[in-house]
Amino acid sequence: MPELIAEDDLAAVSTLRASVMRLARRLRHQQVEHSLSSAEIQVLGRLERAGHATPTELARAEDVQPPSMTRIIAMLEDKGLVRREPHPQDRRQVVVTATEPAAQILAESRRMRDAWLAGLIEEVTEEEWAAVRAAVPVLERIASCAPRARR
Amino acid sequence: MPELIAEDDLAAVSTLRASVMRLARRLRHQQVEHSLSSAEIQVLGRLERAGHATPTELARAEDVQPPSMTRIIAMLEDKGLVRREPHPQDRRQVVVTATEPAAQILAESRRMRDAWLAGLIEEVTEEEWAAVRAAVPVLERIASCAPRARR
DNA sequence: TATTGTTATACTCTATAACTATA
DNA sequence: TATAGTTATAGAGTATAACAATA
Repeated sequence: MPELIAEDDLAAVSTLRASVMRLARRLRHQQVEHSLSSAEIQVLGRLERAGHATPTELARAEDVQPPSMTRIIAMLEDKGLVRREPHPQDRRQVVVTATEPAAQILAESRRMRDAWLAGLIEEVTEEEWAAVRAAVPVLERIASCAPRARR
Repeated sequence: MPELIAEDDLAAVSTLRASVMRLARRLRHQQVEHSLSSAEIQVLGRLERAGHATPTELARAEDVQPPSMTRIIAMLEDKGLVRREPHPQDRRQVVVTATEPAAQILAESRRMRDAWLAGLIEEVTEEEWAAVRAAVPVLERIASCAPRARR
């Protein structure tokens, strides 16, 4: 990106922000998986990808405060979806791991929300969908990159 | 979009969903400034575009229940950002209008979150940004289109 | 003394149910 | 009888502050 952002780049950023906010709100509503909150599913997904993590790592990764993560983990543990184990070296820390039922629930939850989003996407043309597809990997990078990182 | 969705279309949908959710969460955090909630800013923005609207119209447009919209409007009225006036024909209805200070606050709020998002986007290449730009109008349509509408 | 995690507490946002007033 | 809006109340989710255990 250029250092100086053009006028209609700004407009695109603004529209992107508004659309992302709105889509996310509707996706959150779509999460008919009654027993699991959005944050719980995010954490479960992260644990599935990473294998295991400590509460502090999870809190940083999910942009929530440690006490909030404690609560999320407690909920997941109550539902039998994660295990909390002592860290082998550092006894202050806790290692959180997803259990096998978690994988099934995660897959089902993703399937439902993907289906909802796919339903929306059916309304666009082939070319429009091609444009979105091309942008998806970039959006993924933007969504997961650190905001403080300056060149 | 084709009726039958291919395997990697599904993967793209899934990644899109996850990225949108994550970006939105981080954008929400970015808006700590004005003591205006995400929903309040959304409503204000909609009023600015539409000129005026009734609480029920706003509730439907923002996917919240009427009592929630009552509260959002009350907050905005307390802050002097909207006016509530009786509907000229139907005395059951209320017409909500944004005041002049709202425009300034709205512009400032957008500027801050746009700047944050633009900061993230500075990290991508020209080609990547071009891909996102091409997708923005489509995402906007997807975000605002009715999910029930079947062809 | 710093760090990891937790508990206690309060706040924000939203929803459901019940009510008022118009139509 | 139906609709627009509100009030009352409850629930989910998160944050800050204070604390315990360990490094």
